[in-house]
Amino acid sequence: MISDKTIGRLSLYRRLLNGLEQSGQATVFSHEVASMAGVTAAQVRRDVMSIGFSGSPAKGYGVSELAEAISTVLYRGTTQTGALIGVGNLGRALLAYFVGRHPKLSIRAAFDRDPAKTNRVINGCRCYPNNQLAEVVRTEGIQVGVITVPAGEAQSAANDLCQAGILGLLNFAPVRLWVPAHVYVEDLDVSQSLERVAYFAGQRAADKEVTK
Amino acid sequence: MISDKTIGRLSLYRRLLNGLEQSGQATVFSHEVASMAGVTAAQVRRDVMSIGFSGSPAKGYGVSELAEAISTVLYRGTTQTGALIGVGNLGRALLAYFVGRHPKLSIRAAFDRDPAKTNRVINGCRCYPNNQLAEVVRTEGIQVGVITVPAGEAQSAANDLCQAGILGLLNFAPVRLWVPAHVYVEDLDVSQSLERVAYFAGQRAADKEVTK
DNA sequence: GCCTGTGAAGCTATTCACAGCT
DNA sequence: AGCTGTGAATAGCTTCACAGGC
Repeated sequence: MISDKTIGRLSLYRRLLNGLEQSGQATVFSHEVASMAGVTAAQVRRDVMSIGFSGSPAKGYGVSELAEAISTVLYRGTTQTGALIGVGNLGRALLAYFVGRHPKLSIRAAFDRDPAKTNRVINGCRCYPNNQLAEVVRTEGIQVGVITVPAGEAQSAANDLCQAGILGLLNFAPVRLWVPAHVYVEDLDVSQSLERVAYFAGQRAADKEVTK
Repeated sequence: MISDKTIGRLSLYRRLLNGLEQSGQATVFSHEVASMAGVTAAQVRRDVMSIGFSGSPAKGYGVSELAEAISTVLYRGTTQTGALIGVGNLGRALLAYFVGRHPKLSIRAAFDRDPAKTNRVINGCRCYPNNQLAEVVRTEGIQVGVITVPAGEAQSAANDLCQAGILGLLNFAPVRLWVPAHVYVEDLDVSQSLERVAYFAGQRAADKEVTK
């Protein structure tokens, strides 16, 4: 019912609101959030509307109330749990970034097929060998998988995770994953983003030449 | 003229075509590319049309010809150069991922303000102190910046890069950057993606409960 | 028969614009 | 006066569907 784009923006708003909360601001107008998030005020109001939250024309939105309302939608009152597979450079970077930082979204386990990396704690996260995946996913009740293995192993990692009962995947490998229809997949393709930036940067450079 | 979404897909098609080339396949139909890329065949044909390339109804598209045509659009015949700022976990992961891998898109320099990380080669990339940024960007003719510093330093890093004359930014920090209008910015917000996956995974789980 | 190229239709997402409130 | 909430309009993107070709 709520679109993926809206969910993404709500996640961003929530982080921004947490910042405002920290700084002691009690209420906020749609155009203030909009400017921080880089979207229009109308967009913010629509997104807020989509979760059934209301502000007041006089005061705007209550900062903590709105943050709380977004949290309720995003996490449904429970803490979501995740696992990461592939403890290479990127995997470790993500563990360092996430572990312990997010109260409602916790990476509970990491997996790797390299025995040198398993059975110890890396960046605050317990690391298991791949063959314990199904068991750990079940006992920890993990719903989300983060795939940071090389491209050639990604499909097999996805298979294992889906088999284990995972319902959502965040995939950093530059390959299309084939998964059961009930599993949600989001691809985060860094090469693609970088190539896009290079293209539009080059375009700007070409425009400059022309305008000269 | 070509939309950012189309550019992203073209980048993906090019990688897929390179794979086919490797395996010796000479021609390919739109529906084959579509299935590999996870889009519709009509979408592929539109995207190909947007760069003015043509296939034949009998044989489909020439694999290397199409790959070449996409490269020409994306890189304009020159090699695009980039610099990365922030040699932490994530920065190193990206250096390991990109350096030397991509013939037309080369990360030429990394920057960090920590003296322990500078004036040496990290994952194949020369690492300079921040105060040499302007000079190196100029001498290497760098057009694209990749920001992997902590959120609090991102705006200042962006300022330095824009000042130095960069035209495109790939930003991993979860903050909105304010840059001159002629600079293209793409944000890659990992938290946002993960929260989105968690949301839709949770949704699927809830659906299951209901259908039970 | 099965493909490409493409006008036209259909969808989705965003923005406009204004009524209603304080 | 300046805000929110929202129907209506717009813009942008994707898919349909079919003419034309081998």
